Amino acid sequence: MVHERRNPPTRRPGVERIAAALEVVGARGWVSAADLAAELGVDRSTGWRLARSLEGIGWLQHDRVSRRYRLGLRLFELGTRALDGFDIRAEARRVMAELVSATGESADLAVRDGDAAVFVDTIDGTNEVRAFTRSGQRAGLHAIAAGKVFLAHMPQVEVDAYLRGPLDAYAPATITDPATLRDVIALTRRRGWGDNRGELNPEAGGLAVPILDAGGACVAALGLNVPLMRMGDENVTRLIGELLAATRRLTVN
Amino acid sequence: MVHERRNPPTRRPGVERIAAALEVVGARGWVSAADLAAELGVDRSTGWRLARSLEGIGWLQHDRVSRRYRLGLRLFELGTRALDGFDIRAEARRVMAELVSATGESADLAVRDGDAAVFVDTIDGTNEVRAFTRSGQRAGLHAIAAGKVFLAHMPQVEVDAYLRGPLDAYAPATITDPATLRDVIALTRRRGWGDNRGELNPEAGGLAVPILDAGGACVAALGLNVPLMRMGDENVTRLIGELLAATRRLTVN
DNA sequence: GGGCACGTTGCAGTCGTTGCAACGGCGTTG
DNA sequence: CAACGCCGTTGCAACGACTGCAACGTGCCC
Repeated sequence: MVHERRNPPTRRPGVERIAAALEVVGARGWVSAADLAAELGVDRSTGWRLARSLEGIGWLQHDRVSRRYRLGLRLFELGTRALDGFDIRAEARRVMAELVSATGESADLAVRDGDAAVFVDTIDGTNEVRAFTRSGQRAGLHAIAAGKVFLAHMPQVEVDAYLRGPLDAYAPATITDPATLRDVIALTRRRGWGDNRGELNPEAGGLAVPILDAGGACVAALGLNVPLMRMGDENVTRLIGELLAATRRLTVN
Repeated sequence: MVHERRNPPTRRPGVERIAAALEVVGARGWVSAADLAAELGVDRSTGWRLARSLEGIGWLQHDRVSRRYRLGLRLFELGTRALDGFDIRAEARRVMAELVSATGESADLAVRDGDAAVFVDTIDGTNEVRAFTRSGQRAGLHAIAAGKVFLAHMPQVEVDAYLRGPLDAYAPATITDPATLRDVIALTRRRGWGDNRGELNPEAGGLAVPILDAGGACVAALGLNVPLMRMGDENVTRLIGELLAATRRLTVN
């Protein structure tokens, strides 16, 4: 979990508890009311009542035989609505499909959400060995190719603030040194694309290029998720070429 | 909104208010704190504090210049997690892509969530005029092709309970008469596929076939979203053939 | 059969949340 | 230019929802 660096919001234990509960259920898959209570550090009765309430609005689903809860589909509905504002997706999906057939690698589309990058869409590659990214996945900006692209397009003050905060180490190769990261960001800005070599997942890497709107703002990043074994220089050059060609086919506003 | 027919959950105004707030923001796109409060029927201060709290956990996003809120991407993340349990998607997507190239129509995958069917994945068609379904969209079982397939595979008692409840009329053609619907369900069960002719959207129709697991339970429905103008008998026959062929290529467990 | 874990419910105290009121900023109107 | 209205924001006191505790019932395992 990436630490937040926002101005202090009004504390509301109610909503935080609900969020924590859903987080727990999301992480564990199937959870009993007692497990949920234990995980939240509250009484069994409280955990049960909370789960029951969340079931009432469809945010949790209850299985009568196993007496366990999991996330409900109304959350899925709500989640997809969250993308309505952003939708570069319709346009991007077509380009992503072309990318996949040209490269065989998995293509993804990411947007920035505060201090994290979120993959809002992915298309699986066709190669036998391929990296996999789940749509909805989230990671710190410093750990993935798309995130470095976002950092390269952020105002200096925001970048400084980001570098000051905790830089989570997702893998041994994750860059957690601010000075090193600053150089990487500069490099990313200069050459126009970002990369990631085992910094989120030890076996996978990624490449990403910015999607700019008419005003030159970076609204999203288009990327490829590539097994490390295929991240040699000559192949990276080829893939970056494909990515850049793909963004040129994108008309954003 | 479809009415719920569950056993009475414990009332928890807290979670219901939060859900209502997110529903409002989801429906209106960009909402000011004052608007949100008005919509919820609470004081401005309450609306503002609620919005601020939700922003704190990333469920709402705040735009400083317009001072408005919209749904945050953490909801998207949570929503995609809700699908993890269900995932026929990985398998189905391949088959759906084949369906699209064979028919040119938009393909969709739906699962049942209580009294509603939810589209968990869609692939746009390639025809010039095509129907569009948003992933995450939800509708009453009686109003869409996939829903009728689910009804055809549900125990009689559950079907009776469903028919007793309110049957929302989404469009003039929506079937809201229980007796008629019962006949339609019987027909769907007999012939093995469901259809929808302008019952959700006046200009669109749909076709759907069940995806059965090893035990014969209907775990999902595979469908095509077809403009009404192309729902003539000969074309429907062809499309149903494609759908049935596609499900045979699906290995579920 | 006994023990254990869990679901479930009633009850009273706590504490979070609410509405009210007020202040300040900002754009609009007369 | 002043008055007005709208909205964001904060303090405060009262209300009420939520919590933990305790108890009961059930199903499962030793």
